[in-house]
Amino acid sequence: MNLPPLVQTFVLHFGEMGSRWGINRTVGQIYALLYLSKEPLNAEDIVERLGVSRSNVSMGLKELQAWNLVRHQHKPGDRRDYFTTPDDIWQIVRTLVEERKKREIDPTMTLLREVLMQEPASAEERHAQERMREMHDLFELLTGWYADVQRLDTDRLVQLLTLGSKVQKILEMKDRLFVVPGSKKSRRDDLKDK
Amino acid sequence: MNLPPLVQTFVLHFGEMGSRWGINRTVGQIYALLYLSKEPLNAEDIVERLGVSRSNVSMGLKELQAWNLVRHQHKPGDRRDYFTTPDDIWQIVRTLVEERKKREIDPTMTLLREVLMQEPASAEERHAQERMREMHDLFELLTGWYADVQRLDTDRLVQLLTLGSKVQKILEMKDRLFVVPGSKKSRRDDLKDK
DNA sequence: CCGAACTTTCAGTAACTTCTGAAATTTCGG
DNA sequence: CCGAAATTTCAGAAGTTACTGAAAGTTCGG
Repeated sequence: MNLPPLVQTFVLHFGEMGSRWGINRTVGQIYALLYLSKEPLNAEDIVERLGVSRSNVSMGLKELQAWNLVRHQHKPGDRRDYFTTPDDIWQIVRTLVEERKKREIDPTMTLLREVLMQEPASAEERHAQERMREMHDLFELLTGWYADVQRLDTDRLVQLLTLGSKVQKILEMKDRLFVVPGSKKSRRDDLKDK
Repeated sequence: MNLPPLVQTFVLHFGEMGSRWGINRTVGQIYALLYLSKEPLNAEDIVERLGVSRSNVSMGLKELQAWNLVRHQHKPGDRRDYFTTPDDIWQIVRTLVEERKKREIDPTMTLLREVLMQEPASAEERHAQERMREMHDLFELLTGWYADVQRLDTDRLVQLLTLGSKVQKILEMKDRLFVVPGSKKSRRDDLKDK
């Protein structure tokens, strides 16, 4: 491995972190390297800096492309492929969340919906279904929230995150100031239901 | 494997999902089984239902305990250990987020802080440090938000998530209605700075 | 449309993880 | 404080994933 010390520390750390993630060490290292690099790198650059085989880099880049985590670039008069990460780190976050949702949440939601359609054949199955419904509803709430904030531009998103739970204060204020009579199911309606 | 069909489907799915996560198949299956089960289960119950070895279950439970994902229980007049997941799914979410933060974010933050203290020895290192600073600031923002909402009780958290980006509307309203003159750094101050 | 430059694929092997049965250890009722 | 019940540890077998070098495939300037 042939890297400046600061870069190497980070690259090694990300390699190890990768393993906690279902991403392998080399893929983690390639990504870290690209993330830190000012200039786009080609496969051979990566081979030299990380000291792994050419084919390993090829596989790793393929995987990163499957995750939409790297951009392809072409330099004029150079046939090699160059790779970068987006300059905007928020773009990276968005992609990561999107892809993880696609691979982990969506298939689970599909399965939950299927299983929730079936008739439980025993008390045990009935209880299991109830638990699955809780998970289903949880995921629905979370993905709904995600779909919502995902559309915000970065400034507003940062603003929202910076506020954190202080939003709560504003909510309470709103609750006290306005009662929206036509709303489908307000908290006040909840109380009436009991 | 000796389970009602609905339960089996879910357990198998979670086993596979586990692998995408750095958690192994058996651990995923044990967790899924405990999650769905009304009654606490002991190790031998799990062995029978999943059809894996006793020692494998012992290891798996140990790992789940390290993640704080299962509760130990004792039945009077029975020396065996019984295990459950919390009834409240939000408690499970909180634990998961907490533990992942502890294992993935915190060590990375430590490393980033260390590396950001050092003097860059080249233009390359200077740029790399800048990128690391971006990541550091991003993580700081996210963990700050997390620390904030994590303190909310479940009802309020659900309320907040249900609102999603509609909060934005309220924010804009607030911005228009109130100008807080003594605030450290409002958006209006930002504009003046330029 | 040749051939050099570059990339991808792939079979085999190395490295690592998971899983098991057996043995060691702990726990606790009697 | 013995011994049966329960749990944990552990060494090695089985299974899986990562990695390599060699070969096949692709691209494109001349």
